[in-house]
Amino acid sequence: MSVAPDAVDGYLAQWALERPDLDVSPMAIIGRVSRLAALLQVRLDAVFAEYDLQSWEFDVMATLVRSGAPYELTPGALDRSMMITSGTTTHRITKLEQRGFVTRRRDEDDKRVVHVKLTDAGRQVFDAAHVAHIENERTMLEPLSEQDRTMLLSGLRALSGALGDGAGASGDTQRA
Amino acid sequence: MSVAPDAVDGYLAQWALERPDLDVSPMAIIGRVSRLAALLQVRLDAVFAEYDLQSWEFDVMATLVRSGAPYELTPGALDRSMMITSGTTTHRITKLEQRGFVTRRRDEDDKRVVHVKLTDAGRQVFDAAHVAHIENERTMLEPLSEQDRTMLLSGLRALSGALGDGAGASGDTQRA
DNA sequence: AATAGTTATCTTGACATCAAGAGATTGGCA
DNA sequence: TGCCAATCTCTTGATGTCAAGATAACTATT
Repeated sequence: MSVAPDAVDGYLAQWALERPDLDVSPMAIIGRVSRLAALLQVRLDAVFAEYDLQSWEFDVMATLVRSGAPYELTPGALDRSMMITSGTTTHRITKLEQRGFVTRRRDEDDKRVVHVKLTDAGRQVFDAAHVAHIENERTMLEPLSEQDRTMLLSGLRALSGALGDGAGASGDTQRA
Repeated sequence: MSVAPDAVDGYLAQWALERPDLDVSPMAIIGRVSRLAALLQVRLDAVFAEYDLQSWEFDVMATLVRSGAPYELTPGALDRSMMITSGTTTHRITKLEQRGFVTRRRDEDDKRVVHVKLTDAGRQVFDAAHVAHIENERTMLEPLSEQDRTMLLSGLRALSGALGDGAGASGDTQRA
């Protein structure tokens, strides 16, 4: 390959010296996915910060918008969609409520249930951040050739399949 | 494609309905990387737990072992290698020291410097977990065809390059 | 109706992490 | 030599997260 070695190549080389008896090649894929996710997160956070948002705040609002009008979900639905525990959801909603980006409303019929709704203010902030976020993602992928993207996408989908991440699977975690 | 849709395909479909004016296609790659990293982490943690280890504990010990004999680094070197702040490093070392997996030793010549060294007990636990960890990774990738792996690897390396993650770049984060 | 089990949300306590800065030591330069 | 800037580690306070369980409300069965 003519490609420049990256950080993971460095780790592989170190392991080859220290434990030549072990085949650490799976790390070339799995280690890179983890590492790239961390590197990507830093870049994504930088744009969210321009809109005074934490990535988890963007995540919650994105989940509400994705759900379609009236941009309203229960805490339980947010739990499942974002792969977080209920305690975390409560905390997130409370914080966003304090900032005026969502409202809480108790259900009339089933008083256990709460409805979390994106406010107009929340929607405005989100939409602005969303456009910048997508542009940010587009820019990060710009150096990749069409072939790179196709291969990467195929590979990632195959890995999704290998891990059993079906369309019905719960969990979000990715940003928008 | 004949591949089954995954969770990210679901999000893309939702966005296509809600905001057909936006091109959210970069999410197909970037969102998947983030999501896959989270899913992988869950699987990796499960094996670490069998050895009563947190993934950050495994990370620290892996960094020490990778560095070669005498399996000793300074907190600063650990900071840089693991992409964490110095406060976090202090905390990690203290915890591992309490468990008897590493020792702290002040440098004789430069009294600001500390040397963190893996103990024999730490090495034993790490080696056992390491073997299981690699086997775990291997199993996760087993469903992928040779072509899938090649494409995925090429794509990931291309993305590494796009993000400027050179071999000299600091930061670790990936597990072993 | 009364009760037991289920569901939905929230609370509590512990913990890993970060940002910012404090404390200690070293090295260079006047 | 004496002092200032740089370096290295650690401390502090805040935050987001989870696991476990508490609380309240609903449902089904008797």
